[in-house]
Amino acid sequence: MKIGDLAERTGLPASKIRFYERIGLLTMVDRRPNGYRTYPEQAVVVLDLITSAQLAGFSLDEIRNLVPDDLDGWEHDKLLGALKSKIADIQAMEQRLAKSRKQLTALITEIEDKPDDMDCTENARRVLSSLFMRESKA
Amino acid sequence: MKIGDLAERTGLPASKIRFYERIGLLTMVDRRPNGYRTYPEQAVVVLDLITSAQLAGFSLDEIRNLVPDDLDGWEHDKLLGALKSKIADIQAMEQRLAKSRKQLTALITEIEDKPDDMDCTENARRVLSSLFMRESKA
DNA sequence: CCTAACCTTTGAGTTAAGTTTAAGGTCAAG
DNA sequence: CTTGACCTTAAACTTAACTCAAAGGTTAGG
Repeated sequence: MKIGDLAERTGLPASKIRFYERIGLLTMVDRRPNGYRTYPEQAVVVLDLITSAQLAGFSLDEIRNLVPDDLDGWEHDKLLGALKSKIADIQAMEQRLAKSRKQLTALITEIEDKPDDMDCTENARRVLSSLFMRESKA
Repeated sequence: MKIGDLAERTGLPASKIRFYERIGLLTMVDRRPNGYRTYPEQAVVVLDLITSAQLAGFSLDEIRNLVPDDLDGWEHDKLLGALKSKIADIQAMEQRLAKSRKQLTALITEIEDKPDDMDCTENARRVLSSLFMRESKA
């Protein structure tokens, strides 16, 4: 398979595929006599895996350390550890997001509940002061 | 207040404060005859606001468009719109994370449930194939 | 007066994950 | 044999949000 075909089958631009090779992330590549890259079927699978892992929040660096060159050589414990620690990361992020979302929601309520007879300056002060009471030291 | 004091009171490095000024994010700054920057009390509040907004997922660019120079001139509708759209962003992110977390959890279960008599190669294939059934087109 | 701790500026470097550009080689069709 | 679609490389460029370094001015204390 040439790089254009692989690009089409994975939906990734060829530049990205070459980039992954350059940083040692995709090593399943051979060369034809004319210098063209040629890929095995498995390359589609590996690129999909890389894309999935990225969506799950792994950096390319982390992925490189987890996905071995041959699909058979997984390091069991290292992989499990990485997965678990990534889940912990995700949970931490989820808590941060939930907190931010609640704060923003509260802020919107506060702005919308502004008494009609209060002028903008006064309202700004009111909103800001509550914002800082909630968020300082966040 | 000199920049060192402001740095101490906000917990931000002075380089960051100068950077915020350079990109037009912090305009509440004056100069003493000797060229030193000098800040009003409000600057502490504004920097805290910037930090909070960043934690809530706003980029510095977004923040610059939302936080006006004088704290009184908030553009009501623009601010509300931005807050609501940021909440939508957060919700989208929360869904992505929840999905990733569930996939990773399922993957761990799958790896740990490996029959003891199955060799690593076979297990890798099994795990990978289920991974791709779940994640291709993710 | 000296020294240490501040402050100033400009400009370059950093990281992640790519994209773009320039200059050129290869190949299949007509 | 020419055209156009592909492929190659190296190196520079991109974005965000900073940090760091160099070279120098200012100030408070002893």
